[in-house]
Amino acid sequence: MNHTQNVTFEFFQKKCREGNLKITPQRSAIYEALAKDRGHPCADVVFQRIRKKIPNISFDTVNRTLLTFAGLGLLKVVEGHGRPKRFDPQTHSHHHFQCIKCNKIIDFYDKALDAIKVPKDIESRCRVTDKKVVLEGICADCKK
Amino acid sequence: MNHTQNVTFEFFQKKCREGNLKITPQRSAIYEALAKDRGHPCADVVFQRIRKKIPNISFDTVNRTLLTFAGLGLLKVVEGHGRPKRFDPQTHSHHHFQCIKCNKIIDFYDKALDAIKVPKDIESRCRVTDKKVVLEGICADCKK
DNA sequence: TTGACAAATAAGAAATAATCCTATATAGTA
DNA sequence: TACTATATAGGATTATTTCTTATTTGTCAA
Repeated sequence: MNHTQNVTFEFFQKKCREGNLKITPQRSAIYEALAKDRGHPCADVVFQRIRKKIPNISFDTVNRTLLTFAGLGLLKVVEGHGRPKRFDPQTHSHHHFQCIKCNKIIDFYDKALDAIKVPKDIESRCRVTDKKVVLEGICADCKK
Repeated sequence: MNHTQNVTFEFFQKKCREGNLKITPQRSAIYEALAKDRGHPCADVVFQRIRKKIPNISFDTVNRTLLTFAGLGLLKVVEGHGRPKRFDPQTHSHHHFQCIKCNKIIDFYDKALDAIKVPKDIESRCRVTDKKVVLEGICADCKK
């Protein structure tokens, strides 16, 4: 299974058109930087990376753009305990393990877990837009 | 099923002894204030509530104590998107729905979901200390 | 291709959250 | 009651996020 489907420049363009967002060099660079990252970076990490290409870009632009993208469904803000918000270019449903020591987030995919059923009382009262399994614990690196 | 088991003063005392924490009026008040709250408050909400009983308590004490309690397993820091950290006196496994509009967190309980199996590759590499289902969407109030 | 306009950006200021520092106070214990 | 390690208050500091405003830029129509 290809887990990076939809993380493409075409997907970015399509979503921008849908959301009436102008395609600027900053936005392109921000999406590209996030898309190639498997590690759920926070805004500052994305910012530092993009500075190498666009030296005078501002942090605010990066952060605001990431949040705008999240509103569009172009990426996700990752749930979690850590302070800085973390972003994830994967927009299709997947699951997370988060290390309580280093805050690292590990994606995992599992057909059985994708099939979890939303309880009836939640289903009837709320509109559920995403469901996932979140595991917590100590990652391989921190176990050493 | 009683979902508030263990959220008692006795549980608090037991955990404090285990962790070699002195039982101070501040700590007692903080635990009591959180225990009676069904709404996963952030540190500031707990702080405001406790001020009515202990007017000169400091925010730092409340926040530090909540984090200490979390380290002890006396409460949990709730995963989620909202900015301020949120705390939950329920330490036994349960599941969350979070509203993406108002950030409200709704607990729910479901035997089938409690039984979710951790994938083998995660199980073998990491130590998993908690597992839960996290739903996201629009709550009943925000749907109106 | 050019001009006009709405939208986007940079830069710095402000707001919000979390943590640190240190002198003083206190719980637990002999 | 006195001792000692721990905890607290209060203020300062740092980290993170958001806002404001002047300027720039992408897009669209002519």
